[in-house]
Amino acid sequence: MAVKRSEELMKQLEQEIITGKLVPGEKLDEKTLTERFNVSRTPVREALHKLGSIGLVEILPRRGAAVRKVGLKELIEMFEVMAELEGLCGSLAAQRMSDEELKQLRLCHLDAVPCVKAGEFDAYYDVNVRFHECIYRGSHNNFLAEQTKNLRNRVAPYRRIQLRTPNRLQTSFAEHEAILESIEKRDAATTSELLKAHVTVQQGSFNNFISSLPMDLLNDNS
Amino acid sequence: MAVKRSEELMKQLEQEIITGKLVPGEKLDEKTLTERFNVSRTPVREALHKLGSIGLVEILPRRGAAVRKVGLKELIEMFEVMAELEGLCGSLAAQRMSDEELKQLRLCHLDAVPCVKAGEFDAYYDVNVRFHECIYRGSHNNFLAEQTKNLRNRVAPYRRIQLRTPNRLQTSFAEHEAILESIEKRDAATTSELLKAHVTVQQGSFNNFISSLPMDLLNDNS
DNA sequence: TTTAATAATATTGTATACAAGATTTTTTAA
DNA sequence: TTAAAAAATCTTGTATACAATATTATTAAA
Repeated sequence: MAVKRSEELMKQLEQEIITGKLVPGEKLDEKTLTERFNVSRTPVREALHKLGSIGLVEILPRRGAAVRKVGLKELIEMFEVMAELEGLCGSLAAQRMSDEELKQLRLCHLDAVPCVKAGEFDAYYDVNVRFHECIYRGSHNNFLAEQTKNLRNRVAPYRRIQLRTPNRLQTSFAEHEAILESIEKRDAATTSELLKAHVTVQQGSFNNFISSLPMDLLNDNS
Repeated sequence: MAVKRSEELMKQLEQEIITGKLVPGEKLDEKTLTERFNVSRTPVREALHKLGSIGLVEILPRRGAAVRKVGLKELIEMFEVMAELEGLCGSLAAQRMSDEELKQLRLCHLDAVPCVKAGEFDAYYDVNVRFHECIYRGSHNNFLAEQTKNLRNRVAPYRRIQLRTPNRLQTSFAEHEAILESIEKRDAATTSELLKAHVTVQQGSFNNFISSLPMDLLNDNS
């Protein structure tokens, strides 16, 4: 028992929520989880409460836990914040990334080429995450990097769908190219703007994203 | 037992950390807390873990919990993010606040006058918090408002000291006046810049803040 | 048959018990 | 007297037991 059971459990559940194996709204009752993971209720509860305060799980007092359903209003709000944080990451990365880090970023970008060519959505999704996390780290602000990653994870259950819309792969890849170039030019302001637009809410593509969301993943109060 | 004991406890401890009654580094062992609040270890642990994932408490596996000590590097990083979020709040508030909300904000600003005149640091601190939270709400982005408030709380244990430096009260008040005016003018860009500067790290006053921090509140690894 | 009230069941919140890993104290040897 | 090893103590992590609240099922009345 070197590592805590509750910690393992929490990571496992977190991953399943982020990747969409557990869908928003799905009930997470303690009994089922104790049986599934062969542990007592104590570590299960600990894990659920932790996920609760991260915002991935909703805890209804005396009524159990469920994968958090985010309302449309809140989802838009989250993207608004996300855009700003990604923009800041980009701005700082343009100013602070080392040449070595820049090389890594370009390599990562190149990894996406075969996925785009073959139209492999899931593979591209993963490369995309790596590309962005590279920029987060490039900000040389670890706290910012963590915050941005957390927020990205929180919207992840709703985002995976976004890339599946036609042409979105090509568009995303082209935007990455532009972002990469502006970082290489050390142009902080442009990088920030490009990243905001890349993530953002104002773009026409966001409306497509909104309308493509399955209604049952969303909370009603919005 | 209408409301959960663990919830009460968590709020109480959170407040004591934010207000500085519990100082960074202070050990929070379960036994002491169970005796103090007359509850069993279960709700105590739940509260501590929740505070852990908010970032106010550090949980060392099998070695107990303590009020989180933030390193100097991390503190600067947090202010960097804080400035950006406050700036975004301001920008959105300038665009979205209703006339009624604006009136509230000005009233709040006026509440600070007697505190500044009398040099009442603690009273000003509270009005200051209200002023900023008014702007958070004015962004009409509830998620952003919460995130910003959380971050403000996280740095709060280190911030209360900041206002005690000479002239800081007057300077802060004057900056608030400028911020208020630019919101009234609906000038989003200026409001954002003013707020960033108000919070920020780049200003000369921040260096004074840094040097005035008691070393024992800070983590060593920085 | 439908609805309302009550009883039975299930699930969550808290307390306590036990197990395993840290910490401290004591003992022993250099 | 100091340092290292071993034992005792303390603290945390997990399991289980009990209490309180929700949910579901059953029964009775309209």
